[in-house]
Amino acid sequence: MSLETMPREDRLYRMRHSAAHIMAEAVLEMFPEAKFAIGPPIDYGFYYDFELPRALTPEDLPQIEHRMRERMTSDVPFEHSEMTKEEALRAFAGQPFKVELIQSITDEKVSIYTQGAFRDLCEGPHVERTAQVPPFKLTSVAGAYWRGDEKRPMLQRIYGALFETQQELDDYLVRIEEAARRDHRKLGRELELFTTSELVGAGLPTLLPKGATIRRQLEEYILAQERKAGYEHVYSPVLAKVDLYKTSGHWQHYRDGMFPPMQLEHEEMVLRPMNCPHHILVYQAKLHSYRDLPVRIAELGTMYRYEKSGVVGGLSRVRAMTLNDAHIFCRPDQIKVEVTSVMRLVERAFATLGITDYTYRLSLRDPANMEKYVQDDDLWRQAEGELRDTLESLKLNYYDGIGEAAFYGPKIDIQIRDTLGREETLATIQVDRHLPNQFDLTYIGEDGAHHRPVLVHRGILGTMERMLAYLIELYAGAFPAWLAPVQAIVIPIADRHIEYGHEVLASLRAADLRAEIDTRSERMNAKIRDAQLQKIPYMLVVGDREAEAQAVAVRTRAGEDLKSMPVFQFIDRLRDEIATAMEPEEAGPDLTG
RNA sequence: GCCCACAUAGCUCAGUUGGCAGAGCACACCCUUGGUAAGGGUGAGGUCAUCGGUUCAAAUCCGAUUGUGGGCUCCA
Repeated sequence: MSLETMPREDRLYRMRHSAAHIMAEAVLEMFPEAKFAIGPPIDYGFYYDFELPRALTPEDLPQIEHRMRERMTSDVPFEHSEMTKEEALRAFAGQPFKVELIQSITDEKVSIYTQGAFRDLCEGPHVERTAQVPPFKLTSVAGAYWRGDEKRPMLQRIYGALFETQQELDDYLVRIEEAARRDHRKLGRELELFTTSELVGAGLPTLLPKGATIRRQLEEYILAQERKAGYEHVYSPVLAKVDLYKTSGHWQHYRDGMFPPMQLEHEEMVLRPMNCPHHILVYQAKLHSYRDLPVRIAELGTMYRYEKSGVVGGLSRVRAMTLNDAHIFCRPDQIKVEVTSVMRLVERAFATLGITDYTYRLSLRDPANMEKYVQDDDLWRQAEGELRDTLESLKLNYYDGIGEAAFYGPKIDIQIRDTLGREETLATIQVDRHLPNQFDLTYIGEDGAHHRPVLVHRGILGTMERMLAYLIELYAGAFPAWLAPVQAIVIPIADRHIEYGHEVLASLRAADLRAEIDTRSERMNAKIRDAQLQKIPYMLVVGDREAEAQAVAVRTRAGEDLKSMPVFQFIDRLRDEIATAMEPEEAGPDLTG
């Protein structure tokens, strides 16, 4: 099949992969002593990993690009050939990464692609000639571990973007710039949502009043949803003796993610990395009958994780986080109904929040890394089956995430992407048959004997921090009225209208609306501009005419002029808008199946 | 934690080869009192992230630390 007639995805794959080879050739020419590793195509382009005698800087990229373009202009063919492993080992002597790859190949023959003087170990496929590689741009240099293993050498990775036409490439680069404009870290500063301080430390942002208002709205919303769904809310301490986490297994399996313990006189205390042990203690505070189950214990639980210094940033990856957490203690026959109702809660909450772009991941153990998980194959298989069953019976599209399980059990994770396309987990649902054993949890069955409950861990919104980060980017800071930190701002035209403006403000606040007034000695135009930049949903201009009529002139942040209306009418309208947004489809409370 | 880059006023950024610290916005005050995206003037504001080194002299050169960004690994 020729390049023109094959599917676009295949064509792009070949072009990106070929560009990676051409880049390797260019880099090898600049650094004859370079050791080259692998260079695959990726979503938007390609990369190649090298071990080089010196660190690359962004200034090196134009020169590499230039050399690549020369290769493309000279238009040599990509030629496929095969070698025996022995031949290949000789041909790539002096290239330790290639030698390692050749040794790991089980076939007798290995596949080779050659363009000009450059030869690479490669399965292909490629374009036919180097001139068939379309417009591209080298975008960044980065570090990457050989074979993704942090115990192996750190290589230098060069990333490139590549599309079929210059237009598509330009569009992509513009999209990246636009994404940067809605980055929650930038908007968080501009809209006064949160701040950070070197004196507090990395990964410990502080929510400013406006960011705190949004979070409070989210919290109040989800607490109400959970109450309707039969959850009971508790408060538990963020600190406990190490022994609690030895019992739960966190100390054995999750210690790297915990802050080091504090030595007290006769005991060691740690900040909790998860809330589950505390909620288990809530369950254990009394004896349970099979009639009581399921018991659903919920908390906006704050926890502390010692995230590596290189990974923290903004609100989406922090060291102190509050999870919209709950633990459901149920009989084995109730698992499917409970998991299903949690999934419904997630769908409802996400619909209310306007989140539509998410995927389901069934997070499983990594068979190559079994020491990371608690041992008990039967329990794992059972839990995996229960989660998979639920996904199948709800007819949801999902994919398996190998190695993504928690140490105590598999999960269903609800995955979103941030503005730069990086995947993150928000909601999570986990079936756990391990912790109930560790704490010897029981309920009294119909037969009067003790039985073991199953523990379902779940977070609907995920952590408040990450959800807030996601929503900032989703709405680019222009929150729907029910979430907006300031829902309406009163804009007096001249100083003599300030008094009436305060009357309007008082009415709005009395109606439980979040309103402010701009009394600066600025022109109305400037006040409107500033309100616009703050993305406040409604601007209420008050001048002589409005004061006379007990009215406000309403302008929306979209620039729409809703004309003058009585204050009470605006209040009704906004309250309606908020109520509708919080209950989008008036679905019944049919959450328990 | 690892690789690379970066750190100048609350914010966005200039600052040449080492030689007295700059602008715009925001803030305060004064003038202006206005009808849907920036009215004008004046002023205050900086231990150039921190610590150490080189130098007659460091925002500028070197090192460490802290923080920030991209990537890797890890993760809600």
